[in-house]
Amino acid sequence: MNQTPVRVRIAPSPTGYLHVGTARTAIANYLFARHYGGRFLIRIEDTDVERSRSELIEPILEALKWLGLDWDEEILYQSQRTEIYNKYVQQLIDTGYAYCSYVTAEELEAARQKALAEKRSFYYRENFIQLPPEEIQRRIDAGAGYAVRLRIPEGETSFDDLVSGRISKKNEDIEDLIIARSDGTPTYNLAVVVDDHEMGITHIIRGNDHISNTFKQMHIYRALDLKIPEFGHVPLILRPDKRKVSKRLGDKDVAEYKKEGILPETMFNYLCLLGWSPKNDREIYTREELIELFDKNNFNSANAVFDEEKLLAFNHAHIQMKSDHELAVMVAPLLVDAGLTTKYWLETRWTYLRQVVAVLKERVKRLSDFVAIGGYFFSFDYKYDEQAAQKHFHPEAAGLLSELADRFEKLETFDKVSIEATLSELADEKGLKKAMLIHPTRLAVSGVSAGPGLYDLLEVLSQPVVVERMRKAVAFINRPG
RNA sequence: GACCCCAUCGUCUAGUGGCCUAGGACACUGCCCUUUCACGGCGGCAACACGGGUUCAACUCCCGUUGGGGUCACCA
Repeated sequence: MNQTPVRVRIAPSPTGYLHVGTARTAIANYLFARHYGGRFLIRIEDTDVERSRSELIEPILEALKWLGLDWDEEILYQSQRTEIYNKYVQQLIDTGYAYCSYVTAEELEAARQKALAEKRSFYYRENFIQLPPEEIQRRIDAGAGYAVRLRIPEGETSFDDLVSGRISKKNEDIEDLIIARSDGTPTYNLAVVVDDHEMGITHIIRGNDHISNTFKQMHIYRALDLKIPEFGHVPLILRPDKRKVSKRLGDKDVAEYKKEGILPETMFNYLCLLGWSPKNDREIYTREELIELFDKNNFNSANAVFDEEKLLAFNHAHIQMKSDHELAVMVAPLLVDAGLTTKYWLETRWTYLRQVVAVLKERVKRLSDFVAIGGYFFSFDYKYDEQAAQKHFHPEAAGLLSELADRFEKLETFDKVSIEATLSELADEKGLKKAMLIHPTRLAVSGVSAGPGLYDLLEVLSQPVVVERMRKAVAFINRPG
């Protein structure tokens, strides 16, 4: 069997943030490495001086860390390896697999346009554009550089893809690709092959938008006489409009999901199940379970649409799996950021926060929902929901609230049992349904008509707060005008 | 347009020739639970793109059509 230890990598280019497409590829590689006891590496593809921005590297790494994708060895930066690439390029020229071309980018573009207009395909071949010897000399004298192209032989190229099986292409449909630009810098395809070889990569797991690159890269491997790794082209993640996710189309930064209150476990779980399946009916898994379950043969071949609605459902499930304490740790800074409380205040009321989280968690889809629906646990400064107030804050309600507040105030122990007993007693005395007391009370203490069970809600809020808020509501109902 | 990949409910998927009257999840929806909102439970709606083969038997295999996606840079 295969004795070589697995080595895989994710190779982001710092031309933007980390979007879900790259994140999914990263997860696939990570799972591959962790399941098969291999190594997961990172390489930064910053050979494009024009578009690469070093300040974008850190956010990308941060996003990977957030997802829990810890890497194993030092990160490789392509921008620091130009000399190495040049050595390989020179080797290809020396061995006759590559040739130099003085044709300019403009001339190529013109030829390409012409071919397009005439509805011909355009695959560049040596001497496709003939330059007279004296013109070449003139360009050399003028100090022009040359681009280096790989000569594609006749025949057919094919490989066995981990996902799609055997994929083939006629060599006449592969052009003599440029491996070094006229300014001497290497291009993507050359650098990738060289690095994957030098890093000892055994399996290249990437999006299926790279299939056409794979054919080109195979020719570089062969010309360099290097061992060709295994390829797995995983399905792409599509937007709801079926286009592939991309930064240019404004697709979200993974960090944005973090801001919106998505747990990293959720993102990891959801992204993993997009284009890959454990082949059963279960969907919610922890990271560890997915590592255990991972199977390189279970990739799907069809592209998958990213559904935020379902992501939210996954997030709800993962939030339920967290302990109240864990959730409290995550929610605390959000409350502070929202200006609902202070770090200091929370420090002395950790139990309270935990109780709040406990009664709220099952109705929360995002971490940020704790803030959105539970503000009243931390601030008296809320308005009564207008519709609910019209319905429940009628004149009789004022009397009932006042009476109930008085009785609450006299309770020696204020817990859900005594609260319910007190409320039921009053309802019985007045010959009213409990709902007649419950709704106004809920509105009085929270400002809204939806939330945790009333008895839990009141117990968590505590006796003095409840009484004060109820009396405030009475004053509100009886306000003049 | 050329080349490559792909094709089961709206979406994510299970299904590897008979277990399929096609299963699960999200969304939508009915009922139950219930003080509200959720949660939960029980139901419902909803798919094998089409046409040819192969076979006793095709969602499953082959071919074609159609459709979708991707790639066609001195970007990565």
